Amino acid sequence: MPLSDPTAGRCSIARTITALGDRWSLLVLREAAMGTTRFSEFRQRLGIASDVLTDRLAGLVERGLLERTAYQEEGARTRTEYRLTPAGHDFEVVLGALGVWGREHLATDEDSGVRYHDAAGRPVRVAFVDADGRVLAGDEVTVSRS
Amino acid sequence: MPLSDPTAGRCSIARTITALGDRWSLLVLREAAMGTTRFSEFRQRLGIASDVLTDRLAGLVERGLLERTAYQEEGARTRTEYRLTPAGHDFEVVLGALGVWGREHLATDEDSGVRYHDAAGRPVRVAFVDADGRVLAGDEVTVSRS
DNA sequence: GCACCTGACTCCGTTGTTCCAACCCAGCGG
DNA sequence: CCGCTGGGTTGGAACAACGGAGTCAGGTGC
Repeated sequence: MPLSDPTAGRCSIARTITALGDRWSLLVLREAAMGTTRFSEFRQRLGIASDVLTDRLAGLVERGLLERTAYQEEGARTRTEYRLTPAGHDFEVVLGALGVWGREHLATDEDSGVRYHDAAGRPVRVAFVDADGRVLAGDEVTVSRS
Repeated sequence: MPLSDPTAGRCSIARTITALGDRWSLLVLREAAMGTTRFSEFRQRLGIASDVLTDRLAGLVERGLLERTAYQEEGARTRTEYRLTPAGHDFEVVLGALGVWGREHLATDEDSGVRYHDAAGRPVRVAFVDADGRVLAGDEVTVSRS
């Protein structure tokens, strides 16, 4: 679980980063978005140390991005699964934005991995939109301290 | 500068997170997006240790998000300033998405801080859009390993 | 009923990172 | 030529991550 941060609380970006801006939380969420649900599956796919994974999953559950439930398959003992909550699904746009940016600006030979696409399989991008649903160009958006 | 990551290289999300997914890089970018340019200004606003700031700024310059230039004011010695490059500006949508998510899902008493808005001052949100510029609902987008 | 397996952890010693405070160095102003 | 300020570097203590071994509970095979 990330440490405390003097700048948190004031700003929603800082708060979000403080809450889950460590290397693993975001990757755990990416895996969850792709359908991974079990502890051992996260562990295997990410190569994360088990105590760290325990900690990150607990943090994400505590913050309401993941939901922890027990379930039981036919003739098996109960197991734990982790699923995205609605808040967790809302976070996918952040992951999508990270992915789009990386694909564009961090070139690499082999660009496989995950990809977001629409129902027809066409790639999507992530953009600022205004209240009317109009897509805004970069220079139409400004940021300020409120 | 973040450590090496076994999962990097394959996936653009993982690559981006590995490149700048630590607590400070993102906050430095947020400050830069709001117009902060000088070492001491970043240091003061963020409360970051100077050696870490040196390291993060160097990393962001190396990855092409910030540009480091010397400049000189009237009757003062030369100073260094850090400005967002076009790639850095492209990253703002990620910060915007983080901010919007945090404002919505990490409630806090005092929600000041930064805010993204359009030319008319109305708040904007961040969304997936398809190739035609149509805004997509959450369930219209799927993610898969390519 | 007992050894054995698997999933989901916890524990622990080692290896990084981050933090803090102190120090350095170049230029300008007096 | 002395002190001040901006932009750092250095060193050590505190903290977090890593990786592997150990734990525990419920099922299976025998």
